[in-house]
Amino acid sequence: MSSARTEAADQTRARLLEAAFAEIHRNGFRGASLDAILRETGVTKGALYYHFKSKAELGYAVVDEIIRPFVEANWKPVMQADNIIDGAIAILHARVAERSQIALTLGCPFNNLIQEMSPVDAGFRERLHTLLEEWRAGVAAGMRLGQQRGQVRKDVDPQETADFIVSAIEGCVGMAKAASCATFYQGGMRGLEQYLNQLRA
Amino acid sequence: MSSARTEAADQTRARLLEAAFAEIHRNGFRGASLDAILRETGVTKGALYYHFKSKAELGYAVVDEIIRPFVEANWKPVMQADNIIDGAIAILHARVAERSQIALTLGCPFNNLIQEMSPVDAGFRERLHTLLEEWRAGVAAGMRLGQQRGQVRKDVDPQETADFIVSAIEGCVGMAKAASCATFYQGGMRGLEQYLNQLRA
DNA sequence: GAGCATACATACTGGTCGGTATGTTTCGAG
DNA sequence: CTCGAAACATACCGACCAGTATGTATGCTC
Repeated sequence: MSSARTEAADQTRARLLEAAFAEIHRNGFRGASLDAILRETGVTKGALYYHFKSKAELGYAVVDEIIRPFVEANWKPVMQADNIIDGAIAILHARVAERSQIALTLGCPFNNLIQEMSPVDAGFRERLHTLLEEWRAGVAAGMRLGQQRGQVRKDVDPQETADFIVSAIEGCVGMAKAASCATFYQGGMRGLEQYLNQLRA
Repeated sequence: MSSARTEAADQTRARLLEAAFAEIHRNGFRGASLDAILRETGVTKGALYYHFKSKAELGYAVVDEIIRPFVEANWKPVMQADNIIDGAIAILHARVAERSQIALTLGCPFNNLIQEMSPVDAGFRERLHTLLEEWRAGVAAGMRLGQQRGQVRKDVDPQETADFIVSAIEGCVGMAKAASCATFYQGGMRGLEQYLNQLRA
């Protein structure tokens, strides 16, 4: 199954994916240059088109294999927390702390792709839509769990609240790209924290 | 001052701006084709480059002369309301009601440009940043006014809350682009409404 | 009504893009 | 040891793009 041949091939594929992700993060999908990716990786065009049959397929693979785990890592851990609200706020703090200047100006790769590609490409739209649905369903499930445990107010609608939270998070990251400094981002995130606290039972 | 000549010139300039705005809204700035704009308007390339010295200058003019009034129209009226929270919620309802399917999939022109151009072009970044600063300053001023009038809780931070509200609005519109239907957008907006109500004194 | 700047119109360029056609190497199976 | 397919490598193509060089019509000024 796994020979020296296939291992090397898998590695070039992985390097292409990683470089494509970075290039797309910097320039958007349509602005991403295959030639730049090849320059970055030292891979040739023949190799790229052996692994991916088109630029779109490369982009889809980036969504499936890089962005999906990235998004899931940002909300699935919350479900493990003893108190849902505490868990959510902890993730928030972690995201604010770790977010570097460059990550702040480049924004969230998931949000970037939604804004750029959802209106113009069905393949992207479907994948990103699925990813978003899982996220908001996950948060909604967390809200219901919190209500069962008596940690969250019973009078809030779980789905509606989940939609709002997800939107607010991506909104904060997005607006931070316009404000070059982090104060706007941090302000929005503190506002979100205050909102989350107000959801407690 | 205003002759038949200059009037006609002003009109072609206005037509170019309007078509450029639509093309940018559909395809983003970098995806926008000058040739497509010329085809749409029937204007020739010579005329375009007479009125705008580059594609970037055309884009800046779209921001200054079309997007700026568009953004301001969405928050300045709130300041006139007797009750700030009521005014904000009224605008929210209006936006949800008027938002067509196409406007929903294409998203907010302001947010689109921030996401696409802020990281890569200083001219756009400065203009969009200024616009965002005015918006969030306006909302913060509204919050303070509400507090003075006894309509808004005194324990909330006006600036922080303003940042959160602005982010949440743009976040809702942005996420709606991924979900093809309006339910996500409406859910997020209802969550925002619930948040605004909870700010009342 | 001569002259001239304004307001266009046309044709073209260099460069980049995604994509392809056609080699060439290399490893592993038989 | 062979041979064949997997895994690349190279060279090239047509399309599109922003931008420019150059030409021209028009209407206001003097």
